Amino acid sequence: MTDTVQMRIIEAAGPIFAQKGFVATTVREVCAAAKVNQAAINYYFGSKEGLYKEVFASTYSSFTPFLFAGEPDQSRPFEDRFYELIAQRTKNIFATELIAWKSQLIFRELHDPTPSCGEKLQEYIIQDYKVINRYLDEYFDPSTPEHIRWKSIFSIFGSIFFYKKCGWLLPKIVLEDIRQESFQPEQIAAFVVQTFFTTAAPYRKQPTKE
Amino acid sequence: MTDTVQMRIIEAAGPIFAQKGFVATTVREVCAAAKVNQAAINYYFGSKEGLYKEVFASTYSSFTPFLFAGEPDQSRPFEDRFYELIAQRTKNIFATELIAWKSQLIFRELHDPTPSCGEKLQEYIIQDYKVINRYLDEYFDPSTPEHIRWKSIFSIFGSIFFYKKCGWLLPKIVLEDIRQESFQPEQIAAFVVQTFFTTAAPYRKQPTKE
DNA sequence: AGTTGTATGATACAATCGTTTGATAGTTGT
DNA sequence: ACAACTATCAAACGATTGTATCATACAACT
Repeated sequence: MTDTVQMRIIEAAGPIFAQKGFVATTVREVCAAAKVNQAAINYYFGSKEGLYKEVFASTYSSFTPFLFAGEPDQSRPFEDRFYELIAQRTKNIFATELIAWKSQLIFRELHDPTPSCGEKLQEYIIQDYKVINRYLDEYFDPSTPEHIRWKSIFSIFGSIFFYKKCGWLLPKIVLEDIRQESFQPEQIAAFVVQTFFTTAAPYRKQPTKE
Repeated sequence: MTDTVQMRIIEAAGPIFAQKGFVATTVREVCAAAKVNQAAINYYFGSKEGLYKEVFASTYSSFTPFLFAGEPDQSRPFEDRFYELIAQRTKNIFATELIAWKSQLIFRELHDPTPSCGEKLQEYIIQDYKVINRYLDEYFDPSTPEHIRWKSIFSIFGSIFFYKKCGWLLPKIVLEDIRQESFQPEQIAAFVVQTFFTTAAPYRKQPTKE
């Protein structure tokens, strides 16, 4: 079951689609990488686009679990829990291991949506962001304007996404040692979360006990 | 001079490259839009890639003036001046008029650099960011750690870039009227600049007189 | 007037794309 | 044992790509 031809094709296609995009990827290249015949893609997936849809679906579903699900552990400070969640996400996004191409593929679709998968991605993202927004009910005072809440959230993800997509020009901007020392995923997460709490402080639910 | 064939081709190619990307754009389409013969591109620019280089260069040079150049007007608060600069940039990036495709093309190259123009863009951006960084010497205390300065800057542009590239899924996340009311370029700029100053306050040069 | 150089035109080219074909094994069911 | 079905293969298909060719039209200069 784990080594069917379909699986071989999907696994071979993922990184290629991620690196080159849908248009620039050729079925011949994918078939060569998967070591299957040229006709296999059309045989199993109907078309190149059909393959792409399956690749994207399987990639997304295996990448971003809904980290915000489940009952929050109220015994620990909200700030700590929130940081951990964001740090986990950041590490996922910046993963350099075998799954690096996954976030690459998702970001590609996010920045340049395809007719095939744009809507599906939109559904996922919307659901995801609504969960995050609801999660923050624990922090924000009910009187907080909607747009403040959203902008605060977008500040976090905007920054993280920036490092992800524009990180390639960081080496020429920030000195090597500073980058090595202060621009690891955990520290980026720490900074954006701290920024979040600093900005959002006036809208906090229970005033700080000072 | 303004209506040479080269110019007609470049002006026709710009929006098409911006919308579809280099690979998906066909020379036939560009020639049809410019109302020139198919051979014109190779005749004047050598190749499709040669055309793209010229398009990108002319686009970038006409898009982002170095807003931070010139002597700062010390008579007004730094905060106000900085906001105006960022707001101006934001409005440029979100321009919906005839130049909308320009930022689209640049962002495309920024997120998915081409062998042809990636390096050139990198040079521009680096120069640009160094100017911004130096501009902030007026605000930051000299003891401020480098990485704090950079992360603060990246927070601003990360957020703005986020709205630019992921704005297409905003309508489904944020209610229409809130979006119309609070997510205009000026307000986005205001929020990110305020976030910047809130976070950077501890590193301010002359302590606030309170 | 005649030559030279440049600009534009229709068309052809080789390469590559996604997809289809038809043949050939291999497996399953009866 | 034979029929029916599935999977895989090499090869070819038509369409489209970027680019090259060659003829012609026009301008400039001698």
